[in-house]
Amino acid sequence: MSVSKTAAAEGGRMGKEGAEAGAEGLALQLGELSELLGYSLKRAQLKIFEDFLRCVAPLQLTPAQFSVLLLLDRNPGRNQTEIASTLGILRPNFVAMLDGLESRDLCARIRSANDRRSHILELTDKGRAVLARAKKLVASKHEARLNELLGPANRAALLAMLTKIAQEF
Amino acid sequence: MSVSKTAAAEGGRMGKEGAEAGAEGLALQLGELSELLGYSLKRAQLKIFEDFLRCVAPLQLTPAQFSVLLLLDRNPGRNQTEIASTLGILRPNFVAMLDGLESRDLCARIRSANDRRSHILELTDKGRAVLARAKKLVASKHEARLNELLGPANRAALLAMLTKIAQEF
DNA sequence: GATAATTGTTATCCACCATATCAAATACCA
DNA sequence: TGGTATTTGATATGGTGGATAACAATTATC
Repeated sequence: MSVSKTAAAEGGRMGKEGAEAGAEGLALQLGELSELLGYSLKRAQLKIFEDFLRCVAPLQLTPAQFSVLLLLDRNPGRNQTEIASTLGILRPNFVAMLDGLESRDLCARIRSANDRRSHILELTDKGRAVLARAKKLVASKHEARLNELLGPANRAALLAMLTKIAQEF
Repeated sequence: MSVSKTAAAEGGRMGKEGAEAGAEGLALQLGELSELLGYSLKRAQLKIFEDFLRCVAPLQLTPAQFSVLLLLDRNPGRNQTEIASTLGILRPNFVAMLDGLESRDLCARIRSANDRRSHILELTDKGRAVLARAKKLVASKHEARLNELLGPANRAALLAMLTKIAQEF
């Protein structure tokens, strides 16, 4: 297997990985690990989520909760199954999540008149307000920092490739 | 570092998201969610790990286990703390993981002569053999499929950006 | 009208992550 | 030298996410 070394060369701004000229133990070599896309993908994802949590900390929202609020705002009149499935959340696990949001008065379950099995989900006024504030924090702090690191064009290219992987892989 | 825009152009081939003209329930709109990098990042990561597991299924290796074997091969003479920390695994959680690998005779803990507290980790012959087979599977099935989807240049650019995020964000 | 399917829910299990703590061994230092 | 602090591997434990089975209420199917 022959792998181009260009990315490895661009990736690090130092010749060797983590060249800490410390006391005794030399830094470990990542080796082929730095060429494994899944490895970088996972580490990048952890960093991104970590930063997201920091940026939106005043609102106490996790990425998953934020995605639910976004989806409820954009898709009124949907029930739990529909919202959960489009987010890749299993119905049983979505119950506790909704309990959390509802107990904070960010959304509400409404018994449907047509189908009394299902609960229509809707944002409360407070939910809409929190979502609006969250959007601003995410845009001004989180995504802005990404744009600063990568540049708008690269950020767009990255998003497009990730979306492609998520959809077609 | 400049990244080609080809991926961004290829990314969206449809105007709206998921236009399924199904029976009754129209598809939900992701809305701003599709612009959230963390969302695509997470979904892409899940897909990649899923495919990795499929490709390397005959060897029964998880991505984390594969990364440990790679690291042991590249860095002989290291102890548990060193290996775990470079992978971002906490020492307590690394114990059970090593138990699994050691019980399958893929690696071994050797009491260090210099420092009798630490366990030097090394691959067994079987571990080296499994690692070699795993590398081939990953290259020929997993990474090859990624190259097919993105193209080598885009794949390299993606890796470079993810590495940058993981290191500098 | 009997049976099947759906919805929200509960219970339960497993993997992963994080912290506190411990005994053994080593490092440090007065 | 001896006493204290630090390090290493390990255990226990709790929290969180993800997955399946099962259930009552409701609706669809035939």
